[in-house]
Amino acid sequence: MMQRDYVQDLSAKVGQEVTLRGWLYNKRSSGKIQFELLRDGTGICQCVVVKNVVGAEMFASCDTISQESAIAVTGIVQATEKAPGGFELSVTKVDIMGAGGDYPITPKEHGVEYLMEHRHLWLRSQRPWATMRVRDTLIVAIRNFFHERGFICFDSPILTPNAAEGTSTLFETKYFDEGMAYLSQSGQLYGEAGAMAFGKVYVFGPTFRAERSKTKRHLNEFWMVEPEVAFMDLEGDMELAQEFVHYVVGKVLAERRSELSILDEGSGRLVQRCEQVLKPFVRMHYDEAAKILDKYWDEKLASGEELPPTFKRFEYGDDFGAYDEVALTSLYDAPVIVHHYPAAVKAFYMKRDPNEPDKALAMDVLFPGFGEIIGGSQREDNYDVLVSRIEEHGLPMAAFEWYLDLRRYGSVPHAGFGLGLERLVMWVCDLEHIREAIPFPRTLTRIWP
RNA sequence: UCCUGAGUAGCUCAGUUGGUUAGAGCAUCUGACUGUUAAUCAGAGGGUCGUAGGUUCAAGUCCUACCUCAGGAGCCA
Repeated sequence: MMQRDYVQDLSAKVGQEVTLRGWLYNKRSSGKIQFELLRDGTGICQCVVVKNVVGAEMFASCDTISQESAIAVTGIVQATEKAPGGFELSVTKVDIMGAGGDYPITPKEHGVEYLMEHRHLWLRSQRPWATMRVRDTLIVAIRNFFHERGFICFDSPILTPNAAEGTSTLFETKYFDEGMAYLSQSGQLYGEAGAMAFGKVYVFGPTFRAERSKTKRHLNEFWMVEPEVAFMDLEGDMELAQEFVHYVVGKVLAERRSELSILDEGSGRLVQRCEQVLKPFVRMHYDEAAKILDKYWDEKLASGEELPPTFKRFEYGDDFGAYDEVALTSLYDAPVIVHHYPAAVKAFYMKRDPNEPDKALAMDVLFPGFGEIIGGSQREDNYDVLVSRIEEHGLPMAAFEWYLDLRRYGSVPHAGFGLGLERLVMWVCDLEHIREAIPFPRTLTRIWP
C-alpha cells in the first residue's frame, strides 16, 4: 500500500513535509494568503497557501478550488494555536484531483429534510462524521464484549418463513416456489437454537419492521444485537444487560471524546450523559413502577399542568407508553430496569413467573429521559406451556415445529435481550432523530438515497 | 391509522389590515484585502409564492379541494 499521510497523525510529524489527500471542506482567502480546510476522513487540517511562497500561478489556481473538490496538498506541518486542531500545513504544492462544482451543502443552515435528500454528501459533514465514528466504536465494542465472554457470533437468516412474534407487520417478498418470505424482524428464535448449540451466542444484524411508525425513535430498517444464553435466568439477563451497557458506553468515553465534543460543541454534556449510565441500574418490579407512575400522573393532573393532546393516563396492566417511560426515568439519575411486566402485554415466548403467573419474566432497560433501549426476557422452556401459548396467540403451529424441537430435546432455562443499535447511538450522541444514527435511514417516507 | 403544523430565490427564512416593481442572510459570479476561524467589505445575477379552482377592482396574503413534507400518538428496539 502506498505511503500515506493522514490528518489524525500530524501531531507526530511537526516540521516534516507531508502530502495530505482529501477534499476541500471550506476556505477563507485574503488577497495574498488563503486558508484551505482539508478534510481527509480522519480529521480536518488548515492548509495555509501564501502567494509569494507558492507563486502567483499556483496561488491563482488555488483560489478557484470549490468546496469538496478533491485535492492533494504538500507542505510542512506546523504546530500553532491559530489553527483548529492545533496543527496546520505551510503549503508548497497543491494538486487538484477532482473539481467540486456547486456543492449543495454550504457551510450555513439547512433543514433536515434537505440534508437527508443529500445524505450521501451530508455524511462528509462534521456532525454525521462524528456520529458514525461513535457508531463504529459501539459496533466494535459490542462484538468485543461478547467475544471476551465466550459468546460466538451467530448470524440469523434475513429471509424467514414466518413472523417471529406474530404481531409486527413484516416486509414480504416472493421466494421461488416456496410462497412468501418475510424480512426478519428479530433473530431471537434462531438465537435460541444457537444457545442450545453453543451455550452463549449473539445475533447482530439488520432488522426490518413494516410498521407505519412515525416517531423520532423508529426506523423501518435498523440493526439489533441479541445475545441468548443457555442456563441463564431473568436475574442473569439483567446483570448481563447492565454489564453490557457499561462496557460499550465505556468504550465510547475512552475512544471518542473528540467526536462527542464535536456533537455537543465542547460543552461536555455528552460525557456527562455517558457517565450517567455507567452507574448501577435502578431495578424495580412492574407493580412498583406502576405505583410510582400512578402517583406521578395524579400529581401532574392535580397540578393543572397542561398535558399533550395525545396523552393517555397509564392504568395498571398497561404496557408503558412514551410519556410513562420518560416520566419514570426522569426520577432517576441512572437507567431503570423494569421487570415482571404483565404477561398479557408481552410476547408468547416469554416465561411466566411460577410465583406470579400473570407476570412475565421480562425486563426493559429504560434510559434517562429517553425510554426503552433494551428489551429482554427469560424464555418459556416447557414444551407443553409453549404449545399452549402459541395456540393462545393464534400462531400457526407448523411454523414453530423447529422451535418446539428446542424444547423436545434437552430444554433448559435460557434468556436473552435485544438492543437497538441506533437507539443507543441516538442516546449517546443525543440526536434529535434516530434517522441520524444510521448512514442511510429507511423510514416511512424515505428510501432514497 | 389518528391528531397538529408547514410549503415564498440554490439553501435558511421574513412578508403587517388583501393594495405600486415580492425582501434579507448565506451560496454563486466580479472586485478589494498577508493570519482567517460560519472571515470581512463593495457590486451583480437569481422567483410560475406546492398544485388546481374560487372570492375580489386587486390575492404570497381570504375560501375549497388535492399533493408533499414535518412534528406528536400507537406499534416497538
